[in-house]
Formats: sequence, C-alpha cells, structure tokens
Amino acid sequence: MNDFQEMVYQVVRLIPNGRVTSYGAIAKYLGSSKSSRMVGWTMNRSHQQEVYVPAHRVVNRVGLLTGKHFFGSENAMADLLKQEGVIVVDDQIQNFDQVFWDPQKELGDDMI
DNA sequence: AGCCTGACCTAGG
DNA sequence: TCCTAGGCCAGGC
Repeated sequence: MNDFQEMVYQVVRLIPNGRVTSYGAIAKYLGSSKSSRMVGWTMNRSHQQEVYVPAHRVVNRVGLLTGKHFFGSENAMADLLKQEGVIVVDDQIQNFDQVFWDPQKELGDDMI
C-alpha cells in the first residue's frame, strides 16, 4: 500500500457523518489535483480495507453517486447516505453545496 | 512491451 | 453552453 492510497483513506475517514466530499477535492487536498482519477481507483479497493472507510461519502463533483455499483445492492450507497440525513434523489445528492465537505477548507493544509 | 480502461476534473474552443 | 482533449497511473489482457 503506497502513501497516496493511505492518505486517501485517512481523509475519507475524517468526513463527518452526514457530509460528503468529491474525488477531486481529496486529490487537491493531497497536493495532486490532477489525480482525481486515482482517488476513484483507490476507493475501489476501500472495501477490502480492514479499517472501515466510509466510501459512500465520496461522490463526484456535482453530487452524483457514480460509485454505487461497487456497493452490495443497487441502492446501498444511497441508503447509507439517507441514514445519515443526506437527501438523495435519482442518485443525485440534494442541496449538495450545503452537504459538501471540503477537506482543504475544514482541515487546512497542515496534513500534507 | 503496448493498448485499453476506469468510483474524475479542468481548460480551451 | 456543449464538446473535446489531456493529465493521472494501476491493472488486465
């Protein structure tokens, strides 16, 4: 497991209950804004991690649940979010700007 | 060894 | 505003 992937999991674990962030925001926070695709790839392996990673709190930049197929059932990801109070309609998070959690803004740059 | 494919995003036309 | 190309890089074939 390389450092980048480890960092990704660290940040995802810091996402508060009922909030979400995007692949690009994580990539940017880790100092490589162009590696958002790698974040997505890394999230694919997140289910195999021994320590829990709330992968359902990571969506794409417009609030669409693009990773839902990697959860058990068709609505597993949306259900997890709904349990946390996030409103999801047709795989689209409602009030996305209010629910969005920006690591750069919330945590600062001191983690890098 | 290439070629292709992604849970993505931004810039430029 | 919509569309395209490019950057990223691990893994499958």
